[in-house]
Amino acid sequence: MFNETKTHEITVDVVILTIINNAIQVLLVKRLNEPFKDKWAIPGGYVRLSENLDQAALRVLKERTNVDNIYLEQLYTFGDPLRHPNSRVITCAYFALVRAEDIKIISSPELGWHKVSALPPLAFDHKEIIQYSLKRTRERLEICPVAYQLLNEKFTLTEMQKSYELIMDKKLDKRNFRKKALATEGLIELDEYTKSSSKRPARLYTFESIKLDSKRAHFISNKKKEKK
Amino acid sequence: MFNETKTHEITVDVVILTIINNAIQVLLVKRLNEPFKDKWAIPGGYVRLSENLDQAALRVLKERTNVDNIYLEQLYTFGDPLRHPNSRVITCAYFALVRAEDIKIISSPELGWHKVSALPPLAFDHKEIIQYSLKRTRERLEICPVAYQLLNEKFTLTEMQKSYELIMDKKLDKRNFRKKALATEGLIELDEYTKSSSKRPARLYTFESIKLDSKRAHFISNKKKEKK
DNA sequence: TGTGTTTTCGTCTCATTAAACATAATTAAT
DNA sequence: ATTAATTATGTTTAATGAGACGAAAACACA
Repeated sequence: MFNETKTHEITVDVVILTIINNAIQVLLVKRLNEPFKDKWAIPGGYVRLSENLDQAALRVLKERTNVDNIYLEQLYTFGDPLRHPNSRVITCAYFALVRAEDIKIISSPELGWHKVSALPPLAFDHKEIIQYSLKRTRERLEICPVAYQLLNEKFTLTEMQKSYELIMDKKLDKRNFRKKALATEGLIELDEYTKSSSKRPARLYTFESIKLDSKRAHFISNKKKEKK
Repeated sequence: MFNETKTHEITVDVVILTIINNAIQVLLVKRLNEPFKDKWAIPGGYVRLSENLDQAALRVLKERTNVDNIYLEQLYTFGDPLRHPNSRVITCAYFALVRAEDIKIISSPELGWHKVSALPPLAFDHKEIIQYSLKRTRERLEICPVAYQLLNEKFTLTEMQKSYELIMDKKLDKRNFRKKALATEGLIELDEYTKSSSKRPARLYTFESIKLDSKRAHFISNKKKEKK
């Protein structure tokens, strides 16, 4: 059934998430070749022999979005023998949280953002990978304020609350949210306000940068120390 | 520096943990060949083309310990180009929690248990992998009672507490621990007691079996529903 | 000046959790 | 019968977190 002397191929695939138009969106590329021609896929690429997995994922991310220094975490390694119809490809999946304002891609028929709530037909097991990345994002958010990675550098508390509501998929009480948000370590209150809206201007906030380690446990343990 | 046309090799390595003599121990094999001849390593093997990663890990586990149906979870994939001195080997690490009483290995100069608190010189990046598996085990234990996977099928509450104390590396209050333990879903009180000790016999408990998914998020989300 | 919209702000209650803590019961051995 | 070792068991307190809840201030615009 399988030729056991064939070699594996190993790729990294990166689920790139952001918030646009009040919806969580994932960056997808359209496949131009078989297999799964004309289906959508998450960006990926082969791991080069000279780079480690994190570097490979960063490279893929940078190739596609021209951003770096963002939240990037190894998600899970998928290795079902049948996940690729022709060859044996094991993929180490990562997920990234990026700011829409940082991305310099031009949406084209072959590359673009798609709402995770309405995914197009996807290649391989990429639907499963995306679902899993959303689950992991929720888990992260329960522990640490990763959501700010999805926000613009300066944001209002209302925007922050919106992103939490999108990720956790539930409404939050405004006053309770603000109370908790303001108590979050790393949140910095700015002396700037939104303008150019016919409403009361909102104060802007930002986050001091946090060192991230793609090995999530390190990240967790760092955040757990965040105690008052 | 690297020949980019060389192919990767992919292995699974399994950190097998148990409790023996009131200490967390890991199963190690002595390497008989270079590289790292005479150093110790965690059991591993190449992923066959016909099996997925979970199956490969289970196979390695079964080859070494002859147990299956135990706690096995994908840990992390390590892919530093220099982790193997000669070739490019990417390893998908798993960790397993097993019961000492289930294991039928004979400790030999080439295979045996080692206290994680006093590891011998290890090959490759295996020390890092073991450390990480301990961290992950602690994270798991904060969420769900995985520790019972390390206990014999029937155990006393004192034994259970000991295993928690070993994993979390701190002393716990006896009464508070028992209170929480008894409230744990899945714990079954037996009508059996320890005997053959010159002390008051202790009641035995067991755990109803839990379906496990090696993709930990599933596991977590299942356990989180465990609410009264 | 008034209307509409959004921001901003604090308190109370309830439930949950963590921690501290002491004594009686059971058994084997002597 | 006494001793030694271990199991077994509840209450109180303090701290924390979640949720509910309404009113005033700031701005744009008409």
